[in-house]
Amino acid sequence: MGRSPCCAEDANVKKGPWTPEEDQKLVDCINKHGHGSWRALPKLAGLNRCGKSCRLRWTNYLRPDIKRGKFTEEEERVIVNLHAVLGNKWSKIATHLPGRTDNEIKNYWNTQIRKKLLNMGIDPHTHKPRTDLNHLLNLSQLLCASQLGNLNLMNNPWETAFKLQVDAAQVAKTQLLQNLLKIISTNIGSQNPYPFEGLLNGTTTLSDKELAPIPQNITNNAGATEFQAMENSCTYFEGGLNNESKPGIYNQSLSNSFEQTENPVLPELVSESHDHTSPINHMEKTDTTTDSTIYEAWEKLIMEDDDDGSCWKEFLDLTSSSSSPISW
DNA sequence: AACGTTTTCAACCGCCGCCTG
DNA sequence: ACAGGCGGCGGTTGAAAACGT
Repeated sequence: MGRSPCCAEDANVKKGPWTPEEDQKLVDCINKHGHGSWRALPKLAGLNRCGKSCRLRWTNYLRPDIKRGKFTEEEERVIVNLHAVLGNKWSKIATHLPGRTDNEIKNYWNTQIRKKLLNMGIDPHTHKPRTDLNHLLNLSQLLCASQLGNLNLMNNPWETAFKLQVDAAQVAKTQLLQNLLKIISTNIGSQNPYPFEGLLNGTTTLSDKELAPIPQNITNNAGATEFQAMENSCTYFEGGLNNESKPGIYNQSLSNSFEQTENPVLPELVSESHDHTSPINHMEKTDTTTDSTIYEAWEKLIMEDDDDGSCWKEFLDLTSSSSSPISW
């Protein structure tokens, strides 16, 4: 159509931050006349602004019903859940959050929630686990697919939407698995016979583009240590995200769950405490690892709340059938 | 205290869809 | 059916504030 911008015809129209005087004029005018026509309003109010600018100022700032201040955890939850269903439809999301504007929600998403989701290893666009670990791409997708079901077969968009809102604990597990696989694959390359060591003792964080090489001279943990680490991971995820799990809904505020992690990509998998009072770090290392112990811990983690656990079991069977120590 | 860097958020830009003549 | 006007929306920008060194 080639329509010209609303203010193009008037180069003298003011732009930039609004002054208190302008605000007052706008409020007075709308209180007096309403805003039947935004295009006509500036002249009526005596403002050297375009109608669009007036509308924006009113809807995003001056409207009397605007709620100011920090977003609550409940609001944050609502935004995440609605975004999983609606995508970047900020105005639609805003209709579910009284007093919040689409602009405010959009800003909050871009500056806060997006980062948190990325930290959790969740793609903010798809709300699915990130699959940018190229060498694990196929497996990750398989796992996601097994959790999500076959979305392509669903015709009902709401059903699809609910499926997309994967239970966060499942997402977290996938991430945990990805992280473990990343370490394994990295250490296969370095011929490290104890690929889980760094993960378990906290020396390896998964934010590293190249995971730090694990010293060969570290003797390995006893089985109890690995299990402790797994339990920590488990508590971390389940306590953080899966309480009273209602399928498809993030139950826990993101601000509580992963904020303190230093990992820009994935959640940390070990206890926050890295001091020497930590039972993990403090435990005497006497035994060489048996991979079966690791798998046992995994089995416990996986079977605890997996309904049928079939996809995990298949994975375990696959990995357990590998010779020991790990050799892929 | 000064400076550089990062984060936040108000405001703008341009496109889209609805409505009207 | 079509063109133009308008409001609304989402993406982006840049100044200000906050933070770190």
